[in-house]
Amino acid sequence: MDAAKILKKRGLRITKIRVAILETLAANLQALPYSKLQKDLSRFDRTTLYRTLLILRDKGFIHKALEEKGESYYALCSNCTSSMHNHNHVHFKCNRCSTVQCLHITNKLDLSIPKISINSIEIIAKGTCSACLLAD
Amino acid sequence: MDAAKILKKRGLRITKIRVAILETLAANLQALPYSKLQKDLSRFDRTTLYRTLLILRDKGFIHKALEEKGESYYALCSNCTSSMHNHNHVHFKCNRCSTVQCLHITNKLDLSIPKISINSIEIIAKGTCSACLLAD
DNA sequence: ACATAAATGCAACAATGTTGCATTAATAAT
DNA sequence: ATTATTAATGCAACATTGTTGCATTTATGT
Ligand SMILES: [Mn+2]
Ligand SMILES: [Mn+2]
Ligand SMILES: [Zn+2]
Ligand SMILES: [Zn+2]
Repeated sequence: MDAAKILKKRGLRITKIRVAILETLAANLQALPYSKLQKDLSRFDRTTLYRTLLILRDKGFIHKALEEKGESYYALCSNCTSSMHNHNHVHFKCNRCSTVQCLHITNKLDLSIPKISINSIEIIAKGTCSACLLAD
Repeated sequence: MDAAKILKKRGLRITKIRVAILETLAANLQALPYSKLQKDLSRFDRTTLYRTLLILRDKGFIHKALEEKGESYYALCSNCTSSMHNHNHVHFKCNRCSTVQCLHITNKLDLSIPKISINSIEIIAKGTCSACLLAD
């Protein structure tokens, strides 16, 4: 994963923190909680982290997989662009180890409610992850 | 809605803030953001609000309908008890006016993913509410 | 009315969100 | 390669929410 190349290709300046965030997320299979990013990237000012996460989100590089108990979990996007955001896959949180992962299962759920117009549907599954199941 | 009676029936002490929270939530069709509760109930210390929300949640009187952008939305439970919590209905957020509501549609979605064990599924729909649709 | 357990208010601190502004860094132009 | 331009960064500052300990007050059973 060449974060610099990807940034350039999509018209963003290559900066240290952008490369670092993308590489940190790419190095993990799971979505990472903000607090973990904060710790791992503490060499950068936290305001910069904050603003960079906003930009990378806006530009379709990353998305918030889950927000729970005041903790936000971030993951790389697979197919988003600045103009097209598409996160209609399932998010899973393990109740044991608190890891969060994107399950790349297309969310085909289609709700229809009288009088309201639904644009997007988010599905969050909770349970026990494979690692925790093995550790039983 | 007699909050005091309900509290007593379920073995909780009747205190001002408990009654106030339950009545505030009952007076609204929507889930209320924490900030709104905070404002409406500012006659109480915010620590007490914090702890009371925890207790009412734990005892099955209220639930967190949604947590987004650092704002938690609370709503009354319909059928929960201290020992049985059941919030498997759909939550809806209007992208225009930011209101959140519980859609009492039983969530019959049933996901099955190899190697992980799913205990609960949460569905969050976003779009435009009826009020905002009318205001077009 | 009193005893007792529970709830409250207040102080204190941590974490995260958020903005303004001066400085620095990344890229484009020369 | 140097310079100009624009964007990104770091720092200060403040707001909101979460969280705990502890002394005081309140709700309830006797
Ligand atoms: Mn995801
Ligand atoms: Mn609900
Ligand atoms: Zn796990
Ligand atoms: Zn609306």
